[in-house]
Amino acid sequence: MYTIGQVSELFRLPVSTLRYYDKEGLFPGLERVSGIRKFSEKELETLRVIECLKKSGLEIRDIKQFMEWCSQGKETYAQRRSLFLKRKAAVEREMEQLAKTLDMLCYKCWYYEQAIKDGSEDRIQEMLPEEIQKMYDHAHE
Amino acid sequence: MYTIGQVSELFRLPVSTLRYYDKEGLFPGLERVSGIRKFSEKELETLRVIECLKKSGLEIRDIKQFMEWCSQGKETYAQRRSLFLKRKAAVEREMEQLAKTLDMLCYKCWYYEQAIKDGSEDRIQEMLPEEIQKMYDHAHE
DNA sequence: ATAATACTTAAACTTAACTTTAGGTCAAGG
DNA sequence: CCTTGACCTAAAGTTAAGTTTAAGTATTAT
Repeated sequence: MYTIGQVSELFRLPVSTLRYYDKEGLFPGLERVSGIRKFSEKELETLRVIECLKKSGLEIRDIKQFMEWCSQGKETYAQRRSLFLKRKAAVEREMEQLAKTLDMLCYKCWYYEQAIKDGSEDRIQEMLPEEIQKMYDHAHE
Repeated sequence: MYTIGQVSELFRLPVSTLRYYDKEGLFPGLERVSGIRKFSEKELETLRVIECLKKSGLEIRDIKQFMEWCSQGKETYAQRRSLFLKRKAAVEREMEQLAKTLDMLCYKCWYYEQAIKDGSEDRIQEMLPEEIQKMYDHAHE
């Protein structure tokens, strides 16, 4: 059993954030002893899931929905699986987006490298290697 | 030359967003003809850079700073290059984070797949394949 | 005993990035 | 002439995800 302060250290999250998550219903059935929250291993796994779903781009209210499904038992296995499949697809899309962003950034790094070497941007278009052009193009597909 | 409405269609951005960007100083030197904004190819490339830097996690005020550097000419090539190198590193870190998130999501997909097949979560720990365990572990490194 | 520390709450505040609203100008078409 | 549609502004409103504040309780250390 952990106090809110211990969980805060373990996850490097402000205590206020943990209280906010609790207030938003993200820890259904969280135990309390004379008003004080007691986090168990179950809540730590919940917190791992919260962080995962947040990074996948899910909003707090939808994470709450998921936690409600968890409280409802076996009936909701399919919904929960479906949610994770959707988040997986969303993260895959996001990674593709980021790969394009990365290509644009690489292009711009090359661009300023050249500008510094050359002392000016004027002749950059003329000496654009195919490989760099491809990065710029990929970034805007 | 493009009107704000045409740029809005080209980039699928609300007109209000383009006005907001302009108000925030993201189009320094944007031309106006009797009050009406005229976007040229230069502004379209600026917009591509804005979208790129935004996706890299940069805030509007820092994008504005970059645009100011662009207005200052050759003196700021090194700062601009340095910014793109930093954003590149940030996006690479973000992609590593997302790869871990993806592993957690894959683990959860497997988990609920099993729970559905088995009709219960009770025996899942016992039949966790090494490959799936690795995903969960990687997600929390 | 008293002071520090860790916990509690409700409610107000913050921030970023827009979005909406309310009012106005201007050119073209019926 | 007058309505429609695209443009303009300033200012207020929105939203999410916390954070801060102000007040209080409870346990522990000196």
